[in-house]
Amino acid sequence: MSSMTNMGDGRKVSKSRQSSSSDEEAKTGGEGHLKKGPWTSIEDAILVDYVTKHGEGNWNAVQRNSGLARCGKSCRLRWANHLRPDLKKGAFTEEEERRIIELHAKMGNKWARMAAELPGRTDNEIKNYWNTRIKRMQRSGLPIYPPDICFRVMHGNQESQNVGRLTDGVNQHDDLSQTDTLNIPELDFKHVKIPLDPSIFDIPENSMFEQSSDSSHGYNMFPIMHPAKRLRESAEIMQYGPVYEEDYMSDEITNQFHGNTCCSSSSSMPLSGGMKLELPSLQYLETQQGIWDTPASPLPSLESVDTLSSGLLEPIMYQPMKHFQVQETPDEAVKCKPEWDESGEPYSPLAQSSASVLTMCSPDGPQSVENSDHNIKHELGTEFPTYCSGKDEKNMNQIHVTRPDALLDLAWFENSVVNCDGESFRKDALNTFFG
DNA sequence: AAATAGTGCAACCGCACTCCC
DNA sequence: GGGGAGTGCGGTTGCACTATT
Repeated sequence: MSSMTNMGDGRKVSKSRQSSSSDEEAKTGGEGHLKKGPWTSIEDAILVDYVTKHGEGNWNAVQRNSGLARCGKSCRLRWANHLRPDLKKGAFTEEEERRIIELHAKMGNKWARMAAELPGRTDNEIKNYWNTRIKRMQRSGLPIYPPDICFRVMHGNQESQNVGRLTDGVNQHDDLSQTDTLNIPELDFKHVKIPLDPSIFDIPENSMFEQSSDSSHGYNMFPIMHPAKRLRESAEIMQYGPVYEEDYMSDEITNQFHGNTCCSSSSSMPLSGGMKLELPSLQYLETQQGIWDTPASPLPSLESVDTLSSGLLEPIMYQPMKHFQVQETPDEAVKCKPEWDESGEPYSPLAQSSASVLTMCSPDGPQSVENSDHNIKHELGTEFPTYCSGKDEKNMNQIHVTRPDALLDLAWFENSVVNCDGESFRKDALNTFFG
């Protein structure tokens, strides 16, 4: 049977490690001498023969019954990734690539689930592709998610919800119970930037607003492309935030908040160091969000913690959207409103959120709404020539009002916007902050 | 031509979950 | 209910190949 051993990865197998493995070594030399490393064609043949006769599963029995000197795990992996007859070979097609991007926007690093959506492709393959792609995009300074993919995710959310329900029903339906049992880390207020006039507590501003030393929580929300260029001042970023902010926030508050929001990227921290490039953005903020949200308000049915750990922005994005909706004019509320299916699960604005995040992460940084849109489209024109169409122009403008930081801003200001003047504003803000 | 850096990918590892006894 | 085996999954590693200097 043809396998990667005989195809793309022949280079590996044919080299030193492979050549050192004699055919005899394909057979076990004893229970305690399980072979590692690249598979030989002999081993492949043995495994294929065994699976053909006995079927998949019970992988440990393969080693016992076939004499193959491989652990069951290794056999399963080899079969699943290379020997399965229904595997597609070769590079991903453009459509598959699009699908992967779309699925990742929906699912995060759920490679197996993604693989289930891509017949003939393996989780490992998809994972490798994604990691490679991330690196490539990072080098190129391009957004990880093309905006139109994000919009497709959003507009196709009905489908995605169905998919999610089919493939991850537990997560989907345990939301509330999990919410109840979420282990909210104890807050360390030393690391919380309070977007208020520090005089309220008579606490020196520089301590109150001191940049968190653990800034990873901040910049992790952005898929860094060029660390040195990635993000500018948070306040600068925020200038492209919701247009409403100027309606509701005093300059002072706005500046403080935008400059210090715990959700935003650090304004001064270098965006360097290792990070996971899978929109990990608000993973940490999932808990911090409790700070900004009114504790008494019921949490929306967040995705499971597992999902959050997957790097998926979605679950934490739609709560701010819910708040966001309140402030909208009816028309806009319709546009931005988190939709709910029959089971009460909100649609996620992830698409916009992702696009927004990525917009802000363009190497040139935000210039203006128009410019950033243009930049994205321009860049995507090279990387995703077919992704952006004129019909998305309108949508793309929405990106900027739904950026995650902006959304969190708005979430935090949910109660504040009602009374945005002076003391009442501050009191409300404090109440919101401290519960 | 040789050395070095960068890239892609197969395979491994550890953890978690499910199933069965 | 508890423990072990089997399995699945995601992250990481190691190395062959390729590009660049």
